Amino acid sequence: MLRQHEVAERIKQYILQNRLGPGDPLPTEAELCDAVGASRSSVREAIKTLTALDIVEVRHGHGTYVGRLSLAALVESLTFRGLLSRADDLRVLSELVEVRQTIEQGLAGPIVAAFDESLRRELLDLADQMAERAARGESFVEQDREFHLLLMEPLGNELITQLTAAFWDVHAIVARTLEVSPESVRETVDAHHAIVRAAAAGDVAAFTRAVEAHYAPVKRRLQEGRGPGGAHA
Amino acid sequence: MLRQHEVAERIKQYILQNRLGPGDPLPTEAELCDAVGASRSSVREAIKTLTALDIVEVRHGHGTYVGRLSLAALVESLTFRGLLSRADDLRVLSELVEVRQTIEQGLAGPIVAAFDESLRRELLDLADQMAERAARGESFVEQDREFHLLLMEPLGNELITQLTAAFWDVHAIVARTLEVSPESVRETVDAHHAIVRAAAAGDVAAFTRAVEAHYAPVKRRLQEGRGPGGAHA
DNA sequence: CTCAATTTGTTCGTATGTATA
DNA sequence: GTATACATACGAACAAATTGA
Repeated sequence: MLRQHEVAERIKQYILQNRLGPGDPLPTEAELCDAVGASRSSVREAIKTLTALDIVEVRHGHGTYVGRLSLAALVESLTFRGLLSRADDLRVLSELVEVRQTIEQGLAGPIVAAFDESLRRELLDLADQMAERAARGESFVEQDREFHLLLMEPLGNELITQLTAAFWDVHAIVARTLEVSPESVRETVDAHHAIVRAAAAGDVAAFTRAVEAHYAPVKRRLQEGRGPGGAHA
Repeated sequence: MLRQHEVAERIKQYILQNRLGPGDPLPTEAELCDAVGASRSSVREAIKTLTALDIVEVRHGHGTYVGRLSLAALVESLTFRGLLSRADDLRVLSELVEVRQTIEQGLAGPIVAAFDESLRRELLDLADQMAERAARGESFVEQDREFHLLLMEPLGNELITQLTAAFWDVHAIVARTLEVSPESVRETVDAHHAIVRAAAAGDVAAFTRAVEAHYAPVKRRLQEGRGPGGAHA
């Protein structure tokens, strides 16, 4: 009998020892059973574990492959935590906002340094779109996500980009039912413009202030406790 | 037939709707089968997925419970990514160091503001221990981990503390076989003392510089590519 | 201490859904 | 359309761990 943990570990070892990368095919379930000496059920459960971590990826009727090694697990995990604390307080969301702000402010220098004209145009375009959509009372979540990701991409640090995406996703899901005032929306849109302006001007201090202004409305809203629209489901 | 994802989703919903928290007991596997109308195998696989995310926790012969909702999944996932890229280059580790530095520098202000005498003593004690152990050629990983965690704790942001721990853990595992020169070790130990001094003096700029100096040796080592001791296993 | 009850861990056999050739 | 390969799902039986009588 093999402990469950052991099976998953052996599959990971198989990937490492064979120098496999994302998308590479893994042996079939039957072959894996043979290789690690466990039953199908055990192997399947181990695969389930690795799938949750995006270490392996399964395509029904096709085969199992090495996964993309994304931060999907972090999103799942953090999101659930957020939803669980959602009813009582908004602490997790509050902490998450703090983390997002810290990262963007902490990278103010490198971001401003890597800023160029084409990025400026793209971000300005997004900020303008946000303003337009906000004026029409429409949501601008897509533009917001793209904005914050584009800000990070020039740094060439994939982990930072993925963490930014992950935190944004968690934030979006957990805060989904949170109501925001029209003033807050305008404030947020303005902050995006201010961020672009500061970066284009090469003004790190102004950039930091703009990021602070960007998160200020959300932080105010979170400190109010759960007001209207704060109910879950 | 129920899609695999559906079963996990229903268990999550069960936890949310019943307002359960970490440690609370879940129905037995048999009861869950009844509740979600799936076979035991399917339920077990769903539980496996949720276990990987630390949303549920299983104790053999005892029962299944709501998990601690830790960032264990992030550690697992990132660690594997690091080990996978380990053979070729050290890019993941390099990016990770950048993230750690960014967070600590980004929080320089709040950290210095929340700094007090008792924390100063604790950190100084740890830094002294590191110096002693380094002088004897011993490892000081425990002290290093504690140092970086203690630095964050006064902020009262659990997520930041857990992220710090997670990133530290990944770093420690992925960089395990990386050799460091004696000069680098001394430099690192000195940096810890400098961090304490800067924080105690309330000097944010000095704190930021000290953090930079702390990560400088590692970053140098990583830019050298894989030198002696860089081989895996 | 031993026994029995409960619960999770592991295995096997079988049937079904899905994709490729 | 058929055949093949593969993952998905189910159910039953037995093993192992924990608890309490």
